Amino acid sequence: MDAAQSEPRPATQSDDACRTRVVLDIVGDKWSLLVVRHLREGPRRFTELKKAIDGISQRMLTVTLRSLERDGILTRTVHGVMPPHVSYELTEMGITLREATAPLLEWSVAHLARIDEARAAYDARTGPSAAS
Amino acid sequence: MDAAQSEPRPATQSDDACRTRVVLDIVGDKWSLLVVRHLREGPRRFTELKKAIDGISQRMLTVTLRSLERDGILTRTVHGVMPPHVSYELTEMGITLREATAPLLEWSVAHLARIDEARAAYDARTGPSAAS
DNA sequence: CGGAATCCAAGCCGATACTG
DNA sequence: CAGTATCGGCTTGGATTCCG
Repeated sequence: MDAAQSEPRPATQSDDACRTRVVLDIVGDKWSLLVVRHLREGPRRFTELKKAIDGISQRMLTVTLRSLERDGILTRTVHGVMPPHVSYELTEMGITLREATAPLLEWSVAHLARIDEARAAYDARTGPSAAS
Repeated sequence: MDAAQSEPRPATQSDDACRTRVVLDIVGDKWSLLVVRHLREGPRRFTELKKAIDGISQRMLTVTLRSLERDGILTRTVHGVMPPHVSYELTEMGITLREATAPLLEWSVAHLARIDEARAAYDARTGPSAAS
């Protein structure tokens, strides 16, 4: 999908809503924010990230890193070809993204218990057998 | 009804990381935040939401609303059975969730252009034909 | 070590049809 | 009006293999 530059939209609210999905796709991605968080203390190598992020496959780490690099969230630097040595580091924009998501993560920690309660109550209401 | 939860987890760091995914799954969902935003000015009916949220299918609206209801983000109220009249409204928790996501949405609007630039530059670098 | 490529199972989601 | 049920295409992502 490439943007049709020849059509300068009036920029309606629905446009804004659609466009925010670009960012929500990043944030909502299963691994993206985890990678960003693990880079907050500085550059990390591929294998470091792989070991630090529990459960991620090599393929998904590669895909996630490429995507974040393409979006300008982090940089990929090749230090040596033999043996290979690649490090990833947050860009300025990546750092501000992490800051922008901080309130959300705080909210998560603060409300996780209530979500669990709500889920349990809902499942009890709709039928114990319907519990996921 | 008091829940006698007698199993307090040790709550390690990896637990925290895993647990935040519960919320990230909500935020990252294709439609959830859109629904939440459209409820910010008060209760809305099913059909109102369907018309307001462009591109959502009836099925996905139902699924999304059920999920958000189960998580305690919104309430579902049946006002009449014939003809059917159902309204959805944010809970207090839903309102705070919307507030917690506000910084992220502001960040989105502020950085969308730079993301577009980064993507274009990346695609130009890696080969124009490789553009996703 | 860091990735690319292939295969394939699981699930997401839109379209459609049906219901109270 | 506000759903539920079902089918099928498409995407997602893990496992595996190969490569510089």
